[in-house]
Amino acid sequence: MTRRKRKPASSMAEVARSAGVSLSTVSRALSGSPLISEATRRRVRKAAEKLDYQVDAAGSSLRTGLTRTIGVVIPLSHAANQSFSDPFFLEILGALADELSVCGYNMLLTKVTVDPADWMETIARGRRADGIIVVGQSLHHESLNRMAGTGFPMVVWGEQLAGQRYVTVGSDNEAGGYDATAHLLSQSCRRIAFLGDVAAPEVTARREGYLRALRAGGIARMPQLEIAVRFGSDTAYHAVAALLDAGVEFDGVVACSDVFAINAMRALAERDIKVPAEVAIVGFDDIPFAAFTTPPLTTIRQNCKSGARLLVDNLLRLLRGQASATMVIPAELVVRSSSLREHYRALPSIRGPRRSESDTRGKKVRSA
Amino acid sequence: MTRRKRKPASSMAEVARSAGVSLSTVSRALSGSPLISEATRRRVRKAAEKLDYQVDAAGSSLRTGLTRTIGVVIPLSHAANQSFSDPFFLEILGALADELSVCGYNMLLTKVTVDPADWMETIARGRRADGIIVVGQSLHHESLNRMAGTGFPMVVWGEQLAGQRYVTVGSDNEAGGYDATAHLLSQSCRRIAFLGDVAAPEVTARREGYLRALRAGGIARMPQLEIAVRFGSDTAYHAVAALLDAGVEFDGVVACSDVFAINAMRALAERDIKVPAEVAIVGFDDIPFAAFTTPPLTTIRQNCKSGARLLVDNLLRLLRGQASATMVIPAELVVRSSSLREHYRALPSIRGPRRSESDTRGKKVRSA
DNA sequence: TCAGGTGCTGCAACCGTTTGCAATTGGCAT
DNA sequence: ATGCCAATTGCAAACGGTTGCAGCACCTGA
Repeated sequence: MTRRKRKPASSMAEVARSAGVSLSTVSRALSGSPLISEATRRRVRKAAEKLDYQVDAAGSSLRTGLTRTIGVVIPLSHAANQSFSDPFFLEILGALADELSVCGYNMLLTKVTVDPADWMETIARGRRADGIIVVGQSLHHESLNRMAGTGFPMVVWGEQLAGQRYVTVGSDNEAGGYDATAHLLSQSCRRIAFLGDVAAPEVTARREGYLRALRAGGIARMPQLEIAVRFGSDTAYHAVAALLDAGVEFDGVVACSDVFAINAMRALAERDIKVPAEVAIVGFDDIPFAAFTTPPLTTIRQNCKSGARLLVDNLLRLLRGQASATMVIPAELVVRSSSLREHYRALPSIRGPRRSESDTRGKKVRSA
Repeated sequence: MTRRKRKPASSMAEVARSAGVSLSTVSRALSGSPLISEATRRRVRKAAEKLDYQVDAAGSSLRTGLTRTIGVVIPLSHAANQSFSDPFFLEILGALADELSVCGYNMLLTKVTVDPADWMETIARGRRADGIIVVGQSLHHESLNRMAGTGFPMVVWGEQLAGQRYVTVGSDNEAGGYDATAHLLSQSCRRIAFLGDVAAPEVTARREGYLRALRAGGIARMPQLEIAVRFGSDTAYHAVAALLDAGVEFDGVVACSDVFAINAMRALAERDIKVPAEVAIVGFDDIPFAAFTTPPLTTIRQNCKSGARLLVDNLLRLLRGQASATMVIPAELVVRSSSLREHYRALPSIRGPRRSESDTRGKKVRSA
């Protein structure tokens, strides 16, 4: 045993030695380079497997400048970790996790309460991820725009905004708001409340749709029925309770999230106000639980699965230097019992028939 | 301009030049080494800031062998992404995210459907993370044990098991199961169903508690009331429905997750069986929604916040080479309306009084 | 004036991969 | 036998920080 060769530091060297080839050959063989003959590649693969070898992320990253990791940011408006508790986040997160892992990427998750730009700077400049997906613009449109200026690959789940310099993927919130409202109008609701804080762009769009539907129905806007409710807190409950206690009348509610809708139903139930007989309700998101409330919740379904796919597709396209484009996903009205007033109108003083289970499964009314 | 100096490749070099010091000084200044004088450190900091400099993760990682990243794995039993949809995951995930970010760590999130060991091997050998937190043993106890043998820092959220070679942090599931059952017994339930698949260790422990309480109450075990229900699916609904349709009698339910409990309540409601009058129910987890079901759900609260803190503490301790220890967190019975039968027993044929809002806030009965 | 500290700073050798380029091999036509 | 080409393989230089060790300046006490 000569002294000239020093103990191989890297474990890739061990693989090389074990396979009787050079470092470069191992690297190429494992990364699937066409320069390597099949026989050699097999030999290297076997050796690597035998030694439980995995390419070191840091070394590879350093050399290639790529991390095979995508940063996912969940910006929370103000209400600290509250907003994180909306089940809708979990759904989109799960969908993103699936999609990224299919594409061979890791997911670096962060929730940020303050300005997400700081964190993104860190990720970007520190080269911790190859790109970033932001889940929800929240109140940070300006920051995002600035961030986009740096050229770091970034895609945002949210509403399309005038003058945005970043790519978004999101539901058709305006149409969703319209459909929800139009549906309530068709159930002969005439005083429809709107729950959601328009500081969030998604909510603004939903209210646009709500207002358009009102106009189409020839109904005047009633500002006292448009209530700013923050995501994540249970302010929706208190807002509706306050409305009721103040004696403000309304016969329908468009809620900007199923969580709001459920809170509203609670406030109503506590006052023995019947849903949908006296107040009809439509939520937003179609969280898994929506089908199981009493009564089952009519809602606007957001398609997380395809949302996640489009987000990832767009981001990977950016990574490859290809063009990517803002996309709007149709949102779909799912009619359950919480909004169906026909029976109740006919016999206002009598409880409607018990809805059968099939109601909980929902009905696709719009799929554009 | 001489040719001798080549353009500095690394951006740390730019900072060095701008601050008029050497690379090493910049590195030390930024990493807070005590070798650097305050004056120099300030100068370097300023230069770094001016240039928007962030230390490159790959370079640093390569040299130090540390990533400042923790892998978080969510193993899903079988039902693919279903299980991910349990709100409880979201809570513990959020708590972990907070805790890790406080400690200056990034979080690499993955959900795995098959054997988590493969993924962990990749993370560990590829040095993508300094340690791993596994959320829920699910059915992978053996894999985890094997993984623990490699010495890679790992901590698991779950039940303490005989012969485990890894550190766990988890709720006192046995006590939780006991408290839930004892509570129902105190409400004079005598035929109490148990919903949960004992393939998961947490569930096994809860059933132990359930059985112990039955014994303590002098009640014989009724196997036909112990039903294997998988996390995440809505099999709880179908299981309870099947039970009812088969005419099996029961007057109480201990559900191993609030989601199960809610599904059970749905099956009961559809058959006009009153909760808690005819069947009293206790859930597990205390997800945010539990307070808002109709009736509000009595449940065993798991303390995510301190769970997350302990998980992270233990893992960081392992990283520092210090000892860490398996810990059990007390779980706490939160009594709401779904289990309170006193009034109903007194007047079995009359609907009980409407519960006031204060009920939804819950009551801490046990806090060990 | 000088030896011996002390307190900062810089040099240069790594860390584990990737990859441009050169070198080697074997095959084939001349 | 020789030259040439294609197919593989190996050499060595990055990639961007970190850190042991040496060096330098300055100060103190003798």
